[in-house]
Amino acid sequence: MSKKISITSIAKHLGISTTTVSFVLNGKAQEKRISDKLVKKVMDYVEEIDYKPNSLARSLRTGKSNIIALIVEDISFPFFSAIAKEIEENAYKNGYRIIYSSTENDAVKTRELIEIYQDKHVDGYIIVPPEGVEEKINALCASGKPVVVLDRHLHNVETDHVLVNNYESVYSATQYLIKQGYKNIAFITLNSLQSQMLDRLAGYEQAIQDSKLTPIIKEIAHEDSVKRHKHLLSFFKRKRNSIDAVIFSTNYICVSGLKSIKQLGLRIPKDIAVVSFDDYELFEMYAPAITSIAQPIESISENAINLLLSRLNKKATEIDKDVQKIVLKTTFIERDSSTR
Amino acid sequence: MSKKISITSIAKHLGISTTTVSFVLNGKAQEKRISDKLVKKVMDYVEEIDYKPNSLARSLRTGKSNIIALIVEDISFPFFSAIAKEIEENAYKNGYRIIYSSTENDAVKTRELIEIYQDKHVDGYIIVPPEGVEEKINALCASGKPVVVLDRHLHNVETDHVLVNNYESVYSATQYLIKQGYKNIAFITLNSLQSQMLDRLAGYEQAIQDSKLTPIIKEIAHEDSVKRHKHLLSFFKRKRNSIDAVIFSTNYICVSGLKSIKQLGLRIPKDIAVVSFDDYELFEMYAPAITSIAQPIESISENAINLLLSRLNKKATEIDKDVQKIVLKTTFIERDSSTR
DNA sequence: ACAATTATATAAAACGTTTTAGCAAAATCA
DNA sequence: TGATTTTGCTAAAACGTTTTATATAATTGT
Repeated sequence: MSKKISITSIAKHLGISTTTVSFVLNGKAQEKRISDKLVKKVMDYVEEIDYKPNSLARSLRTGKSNIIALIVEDISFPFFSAIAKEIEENAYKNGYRIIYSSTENDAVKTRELIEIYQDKHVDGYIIVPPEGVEEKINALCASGKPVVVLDRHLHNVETDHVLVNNYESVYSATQYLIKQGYKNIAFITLNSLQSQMLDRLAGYEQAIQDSKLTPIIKEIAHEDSVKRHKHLLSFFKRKRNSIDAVIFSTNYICVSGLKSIKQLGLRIPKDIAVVSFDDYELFEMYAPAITSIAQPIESISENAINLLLSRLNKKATEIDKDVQKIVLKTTFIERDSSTR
Repeated sequence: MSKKISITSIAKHLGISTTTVSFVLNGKAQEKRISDKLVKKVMDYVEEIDYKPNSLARSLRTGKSNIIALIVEDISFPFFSAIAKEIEENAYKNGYRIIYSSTENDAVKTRELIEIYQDKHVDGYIIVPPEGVEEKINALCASGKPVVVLDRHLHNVETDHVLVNNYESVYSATQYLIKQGYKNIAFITLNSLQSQMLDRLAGYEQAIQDSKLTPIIKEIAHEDSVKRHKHLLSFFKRKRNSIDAVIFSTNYICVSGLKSIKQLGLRIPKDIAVVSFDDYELFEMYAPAITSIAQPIESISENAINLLLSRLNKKATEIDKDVQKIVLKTTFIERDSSTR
């Protein structure tokens, strides 16, 4: 029945003060002029009993938890789980752990989550925010905790963010279809006010307008895949003869779209060309393979975590007040679904 | 410039003791006979200043962190991210947060992770373990923390687990192919000693043996998808005329296999029938759609988290010593890739 | 009217660290 | 030699809770 093991019990056992033990353990022996002999004595004993400091007590005292909160829309989306993987790996190497949640794009849940993480005193945040959390995020930033916003941009929130060039990507993808000779290009997106969605839509609209074509926009609600499929099916049924190409604003909308297109017996790209935002393993394997706008997942993740880590490693005094707005380029992957 | 807000500052401001504030906040007012008037006073003030208790301090004192560690093989695999989503949602509703990591099937990393989570005093663990962590997990269980093992079984580790009936699933999938008239059925798997892989293999072998056919087993290493593809390509090139069906032991191996099969111009199911363990959205959309053995992801997740929560909610005295071994059934999804 | 209960509230210890300020002994200096 | 500096170490406060044991005032019973 061994006593509970702590810095205090170590000190008691060695007949020295906890202060000394703490200094030694934190590598401040030199600085604090602890003799080599004593350092060795402490280290040996610590090794022997395999002591591990209690990080709760440390966190309470220092105010640092070495935990980063990762708040994404839905961890089961391939895009987000891939990001999660990269971020966790990188954070881990730097001594930080990740605690995560899915927001489901619910502002109330997101605010709740942020509050909980504040209670837990996490050191920093990487957030894919829904609409309606601007104030909360601003409060968070004001509290001095570093926050990196991902994937979308929030108005009136001045903090680091990492995005892709949604507007330009869709603009040029649309132009590409136009150059291929398509004249009736539809854009199918969510009826969402999230910046990345608006930007993608705007890119499409501008390209259509620049070519003096007529925009065909279909907005669907954020709903489950069965409903989504049903809506798209009726859309394509109605429009099958007046559309010759379609751009989907996300990969999961595209998947529902592909089901509908197949069900109606429309041939890709003969009857209808297809381009999707967000690449997906399925698109490469599909027959025909689906052209897509791929986001640089690794680069997004790396930039986000590095941005956060660099803020975390800075003393409060040397904090860089100007926010970093990183905008990364997508890759257009031309496949069989979009060629005349 | 407001002072830092704590239970102490509240007590001071109201001219009462921290004990009283604590009792009120923890709903023990009744029990501890704090007068209604005082309770109201405290609650009103707490509301007014929007006080949130410091969970670090609380954890330090109580030894409970309300954090559950989720350790999976790779959070970016659809199977695991889907599980993560479910588990997080469920844990959240019960006041627990999830902190996660990917092991990459690396025993050293996994042991490290467990140590770190021990330092953080997480309350419980859900682990998809690689080989070589048996001892560590046993130590963890011995320390009194509840542990639920997922997806695979470890020898000499006596703790709750949630698995699927791998052996029976593959046995009957193999029988199914045999009944369809296939005679030369290959089984492609990882050269892994993990129980779920061994069980799947054993199910295949038994079915083949029971029908007096010849087993054709291809084991590949745990490697990146490019190498995997290359190996499978050469395998199918060699065996294209001596195989009429193939079962893949995981969905990602199947994806690599499908690429190879397509590349070689083999037709499914005419030249070669295909069945995969683990369903995947891609399989439903592929041409032809791929028959698969689907794992009940929701049920797996629910069972795991409920098992853990029930242990967490029990007092140390009433702990159920007999471990729960839950084995769930898979669903065989017959699609076009496996019909004569 | 006095003892016994009950109601209300609190002091203080404990959880396990980190860190500031400072003390005593040894070494150096002049 | 006496003053000063350096060396080696530690006491004690602080972080913000929870909880045990206890004190005091009010009420009840006889």
